[in-house]
Amino acid sequence: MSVVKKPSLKDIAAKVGVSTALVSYVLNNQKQGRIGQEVAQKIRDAALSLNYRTNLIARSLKTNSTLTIGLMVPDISHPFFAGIARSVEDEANRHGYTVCYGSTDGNPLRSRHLMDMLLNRQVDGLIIAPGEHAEMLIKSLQEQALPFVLVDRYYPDLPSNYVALDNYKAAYIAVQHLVERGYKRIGLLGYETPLHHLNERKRGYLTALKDYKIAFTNSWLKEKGWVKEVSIANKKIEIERAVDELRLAREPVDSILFTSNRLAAAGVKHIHSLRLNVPEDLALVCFDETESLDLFQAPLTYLRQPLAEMGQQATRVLLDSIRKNNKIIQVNMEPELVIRKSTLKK
Amino acid sequence: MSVVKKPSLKDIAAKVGVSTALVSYVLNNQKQGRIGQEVAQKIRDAALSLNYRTNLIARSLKTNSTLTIGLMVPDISHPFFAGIARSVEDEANRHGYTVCYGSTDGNPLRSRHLMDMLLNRQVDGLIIAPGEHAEMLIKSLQEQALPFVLVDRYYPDLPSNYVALDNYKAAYIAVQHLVERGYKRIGLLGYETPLHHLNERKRGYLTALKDYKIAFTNSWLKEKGWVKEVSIANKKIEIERAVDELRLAREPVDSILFTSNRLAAAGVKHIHSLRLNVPEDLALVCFDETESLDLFQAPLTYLRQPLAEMGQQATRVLLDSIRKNNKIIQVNMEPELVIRKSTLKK
DNA sequence: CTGAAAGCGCTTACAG
DNA sequence: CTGAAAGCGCTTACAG
Repeated sequence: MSVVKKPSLKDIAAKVGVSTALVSYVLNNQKQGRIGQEVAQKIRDAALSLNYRTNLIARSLKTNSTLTIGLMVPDISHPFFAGIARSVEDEANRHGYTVCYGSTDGNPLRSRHLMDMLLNRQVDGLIIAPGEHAEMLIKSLQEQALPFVLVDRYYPDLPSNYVALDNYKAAYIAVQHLVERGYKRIGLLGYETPLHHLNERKRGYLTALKDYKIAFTNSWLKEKGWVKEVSIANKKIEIERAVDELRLAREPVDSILFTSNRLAAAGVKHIHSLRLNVPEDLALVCFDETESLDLFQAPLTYLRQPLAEMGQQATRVLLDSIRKNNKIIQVNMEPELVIRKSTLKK
Repeated sequence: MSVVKKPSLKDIAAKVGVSTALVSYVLNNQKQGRIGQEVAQKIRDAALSLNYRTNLIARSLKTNSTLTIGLMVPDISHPFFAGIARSVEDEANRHGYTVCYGSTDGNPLRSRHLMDMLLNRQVDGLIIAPGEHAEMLIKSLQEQALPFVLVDRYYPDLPSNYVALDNYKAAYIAVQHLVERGYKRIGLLGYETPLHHLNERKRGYLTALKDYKIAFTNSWLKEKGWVKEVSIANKKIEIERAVDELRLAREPVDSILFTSNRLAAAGVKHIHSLRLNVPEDLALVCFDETESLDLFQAPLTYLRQPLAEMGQQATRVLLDSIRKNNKIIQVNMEPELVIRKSTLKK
């Protein structure tokens, strides 16, 4: 198979007998009307017959824009980020952009490498779901004045574009809902972490308890044993133990808010094996839909994150930013409480 | 914020007082030892202090290689393809490649657009999970001599690189396993489709039945009502009806092989609501792990597809092909039967 | 209406 | 050991 050189503007120009400039204008529909009909047609025909394909690399070098955006997530194979990836792709395509992705595992070194790679490739902007300790990376982006938007997570001390769930509100309305349904001893199973978006969930929980006159201080709760926090890299056994402790506290909880679906998945399986009745013995609410619990006797009430909208919004904010919209845009998405059997009225 | 022009080789050269050629050699570690130590160091220092970043777009234009590969899948948000995406990424990174993805929804037009985009961007190669009617696309790639590898699916009439599960074997060992466990009336719930990889599953099923002297012909099976096929874009109700028909056939089946986890998910939920006992009333096997069935009374025996290995292999085959390894490589992955409660001995 | 020419930021054969 | 120069394939101000 002889590999023929790819046809270029020059080849078309030669074939038709015009300059490459003219070919470029015609193929890009520029200077419409100011170019002879016949030549234009000839050029188009030649392009077609040569099977011409614009070399976007060459164009990028000249125009200083690649129409490419980079997507950095902890793990593209995680359903949450895979969902984001899809909606980012769709919105990007709609505007002629392509997206390159990379997974960081929340690891600062991997993140740095990935970002370097993407910037060397001259992406026009970045959509990032940052892990812990990514502040330095974000700062360096700001110094380079490279357009970017954070998604799902952000750093409150680093003003930047972001699109994230209003996690505070989400947890707040979850507690509110439990209270309205008659639950009074509401436990929290969450993470011990510096990640702001997760701590917002705790803050929402605490504030709601306070507003509803259930509890007033963190330490008061600790004493009661209603707040359990495991490490992000937890083992299943830790979660099970936490559930047990919530149940066996001085004043046992009558309901639990899980701050992630991973926690809920492990927790519910444990509750299932203990043959507890949900919601009679224990009401449950969690963040995100949890497919693995589809067949649980009492489908879980959960806080839905509008994945598709988040990806779309993030992409729009980024494209705006690329087009030199200099204001910082911060979008706090509304959570939606999907009420199911696990929080039936007491 | 004044946007400063990005530093180029020229800027470094000017600062140090040498030619851009020399800067290029030093930064790329070429001509090692033939370059003065002091100049080399000066150049590196200058690059650092200017915060230099190689413009890969310019390099690509010159070297005619972008170190980028394109990944085309039906839907990046589907767990199967998200998993592939992750392992492709990891293997690609290991070799200095970046990956751009796109979802086709199995739609020929979208596929064509996506491929055009990726080729215009001069990707060095393509990893494709093709949908129905993608033969034309594949052919055009071959004509252009663009390196590519199919993953998960392939066209038997179009010899090309591919990495896929040995679907024939997978279905075969599933039936074998059921027979060994004492099941004799084995039903199939599959798809009505031209997709070769899905039909291979049916072929494996049929051949196994024949080898084990259970059935000899397709029409014989049809008569018995042991083979049910629904359309790919099926409704839940179709699947439920198919399950009912298998159960109420002239000779009711004592076991079912689902050829996908989507079918299994809907089927099992139906079986669950019918309060049938698994495996006593009905043994079940399906393709792929099905998270949503985690809490089902009898966890399903399933055929595991080695996702990570498939993505990795596909990437290796592609990189080989990019490096002008001209032979066609076809990898048929071994399925693994994960035995769980749903096929306990009769 | 059309063309000659510069230039984007690199790499690399060639010359010295 | 180092540099001058061509060229990758485009776009686009400028001139006519």
